[in-house]
Amino acid sequence: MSLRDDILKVSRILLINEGFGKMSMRKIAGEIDVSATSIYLHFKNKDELLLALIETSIDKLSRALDYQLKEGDDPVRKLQKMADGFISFALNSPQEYEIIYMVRPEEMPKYPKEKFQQVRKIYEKLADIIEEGRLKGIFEVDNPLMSAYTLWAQLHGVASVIISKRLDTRIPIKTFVNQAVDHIIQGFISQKTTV
Amino acid sequence: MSLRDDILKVSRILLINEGFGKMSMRKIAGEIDVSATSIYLHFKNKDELLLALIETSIDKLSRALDYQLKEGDDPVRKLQKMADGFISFALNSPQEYEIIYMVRPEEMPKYPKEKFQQVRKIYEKLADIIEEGRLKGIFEVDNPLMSAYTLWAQLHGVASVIISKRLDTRIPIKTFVNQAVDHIIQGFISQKTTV
Amino acid sequence: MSLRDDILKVSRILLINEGFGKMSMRKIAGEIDVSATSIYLHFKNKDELLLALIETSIDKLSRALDYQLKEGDDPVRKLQKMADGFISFALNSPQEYEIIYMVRPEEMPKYPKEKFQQVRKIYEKLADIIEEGRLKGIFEVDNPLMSAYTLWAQLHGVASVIISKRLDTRIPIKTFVNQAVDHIIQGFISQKTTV
Amino acid sequence: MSLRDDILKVSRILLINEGFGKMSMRKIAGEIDVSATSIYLHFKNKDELLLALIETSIDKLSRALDYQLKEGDDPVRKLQKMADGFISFALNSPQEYEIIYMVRPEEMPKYPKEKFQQVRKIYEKLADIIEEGRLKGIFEVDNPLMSAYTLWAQLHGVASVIISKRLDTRIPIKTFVNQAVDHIIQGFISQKTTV
DNA sequence: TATGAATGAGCCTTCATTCAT
DNA sequence: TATGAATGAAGGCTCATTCAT
Repeated sequence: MSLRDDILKVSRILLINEGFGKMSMRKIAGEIDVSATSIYLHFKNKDELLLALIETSIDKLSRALDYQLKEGDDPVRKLQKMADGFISFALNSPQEYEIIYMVRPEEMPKYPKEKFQQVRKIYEKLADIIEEGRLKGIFEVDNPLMSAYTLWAQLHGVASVIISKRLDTRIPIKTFVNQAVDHIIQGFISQKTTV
Repeated sequence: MSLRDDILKVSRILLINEGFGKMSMRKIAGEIDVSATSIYLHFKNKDELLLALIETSIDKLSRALDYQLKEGDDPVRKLQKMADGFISFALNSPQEYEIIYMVRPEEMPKYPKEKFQQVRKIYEKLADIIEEGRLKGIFEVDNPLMSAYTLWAQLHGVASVIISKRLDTRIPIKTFVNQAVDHIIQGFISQKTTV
Repeated sequence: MSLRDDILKVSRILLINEGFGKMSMRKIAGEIDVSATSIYLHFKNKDELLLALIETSIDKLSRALDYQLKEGDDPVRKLQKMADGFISFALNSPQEYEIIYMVRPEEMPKYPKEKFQQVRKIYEKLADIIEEGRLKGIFEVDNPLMSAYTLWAQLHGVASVIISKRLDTRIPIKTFVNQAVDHIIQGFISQKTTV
Repeated sequence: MSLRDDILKVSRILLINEGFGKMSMRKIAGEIDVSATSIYLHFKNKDELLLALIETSIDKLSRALDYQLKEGDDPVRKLQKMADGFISFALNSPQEYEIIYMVRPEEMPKYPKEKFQQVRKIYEKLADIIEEGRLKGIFEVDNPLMSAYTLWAQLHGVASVIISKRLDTRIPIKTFVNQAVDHIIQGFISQKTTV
């Protein structure tokens, strides 16, 4: 593995464990037993390192979701797969997930918007699926984009609660996730369809 | 206003804008045009200041929700009021809201768990309402506590998305919130009831 | 007991336990549950407090030694009593003893020399006794003042070793002191006398 | 000279002149005209710097005393040489000497006991010499180890008095030392031998 | 006699970054 | 590609002291 990858790996862990403020170049360097100066050979400065971390994570999430989609599936199935993929990614790669939502767009005027638009594309893909279902009379929604955001907001809530360990310990995570996702998706399905 | 209140006010803003790591005693002091030392007359150290911030915020949220509940209301109404109160608090006092969910219980072994349990009580209150509705056959749920968490997770997702300004600017916040909350609560209502 | 005395008592302990640098007005005040400001009503500043501590200790030592001397005693007896008194004071009031020798005359140009001369008087009293013995042919010394300093230096060494806890734990303090003091005094006695 | 050595040199002076509490990294740095941060490139922190100072001093003393001992010498000569070496070290390197006896073992739980044991070895070497003389009937002592401590305590007293500048200015240091050391060593020699 | 509020100076330490090698 | 040395800025915190009450 290249030093660059080592740096990314270690800094990802530090970023999540200690926050951006405490993710120090020194600590990163120390962890991989390399001089702090060496990091600057691979990243212009701390901000660029953070950006690289975010990029990597966003790419991973995008790929994970793309992987879920299959042409043949009906909209409900597609939505379920997207939701599952989303939650799975969040729970399996909490670090990557958190990095994506750690820094706010508003705080990053220095960073290229482009990457954040990549995230935005996810919502648009959701919106497309919802629109497809709406046209087929399966989903009962007014505004597909808004619905996409609603869907995603709810999923994000579920993921956050688990990742940040705020879920009551008496509740089994798997059951919780299954029920919540069902719940959330069901909310979009036309009553006429279900009854 | 007392200096103590000034400190709380300013530090709250800094905490949200820059995170705990970058919320510095000096910056706080500078903002109020007071010597940094003066802060220590009101808070033993930075951790205690953070704790005070969290406490204040949690108290506010608790009171805001208590204020919503009326004995006579039916469970659905109660749930709606709770949801509205929750979202309103989050949107009207975004700083307070974020502080509550900024620090994770796991990261705060030094702080009294007591306050975090005050938050937990909110979920339990939700669970009580859901259980009440379940007994009356209005809500169709298996596990009221889990449902309470599901409900809260979804609301939290909605609030987070807005506060962190990730909502597409084309979507009007009010409509988004209304639709989402309706959606979320509707999900709990028994089909037999609605149809 | 007056507040002034409380301050002296507490600061004496702090001074010895933590050194002058860490003997803080705040800690002193805190220990007696008084505002730090109150100390300034009794002592102009930290230096004056230190001076008062030194004065008190020097007075105590002077009095302790004066108390030992009796007119009728022969020079050897007198010397023994002085030595015993000195060591006893050091071991029974290690704090007072250490304070006396903690600050060096050279470092205290701000403080009145007068008090340090009070210490000097002790050596002169020793010298007088030695001179008395020399005239009686009991002590075999050239320069009584130098001998007084030699005597005192040795006693100081013995006291220091014990107070600073550098004595090997296998050695019983009492035996050590007795042997050492005997040794030291014997060194002054004329061989003609002893054989 | 390396920066590390400069730091040690300057900090040694500050340590003696102002005590550990007031020996500040900033002052040290300022004295050598270097940024305070630079010190941390050579010493992990203030404590480690102190430890290095102590180590250096103890090593120097150990070496100075080892250098004095010659196999052929008789016990009295050995003791004289040790005493001379000890006093010489104290007077020629007062800073090093003071550092050794400035910090008490009890106050340094964080530091390796090992170095303090190196000092203890000095006493044991003294005890060996005394035991050797006792077996040869030259020294009249009961407990060699205790006698070693007695001897050392007295020497330490003599050295301290001079270093701390408490010796009456009318007394010439050289004469004082010679007389005192003679005195101290004579105290151990068996009367049968001397008369 | 006593205090609470306030402060400037100073402390140890960590950090991101640069530069010469 | 890698590093050791260096630094200015900043951070949390403690201290002696003053002042108005």
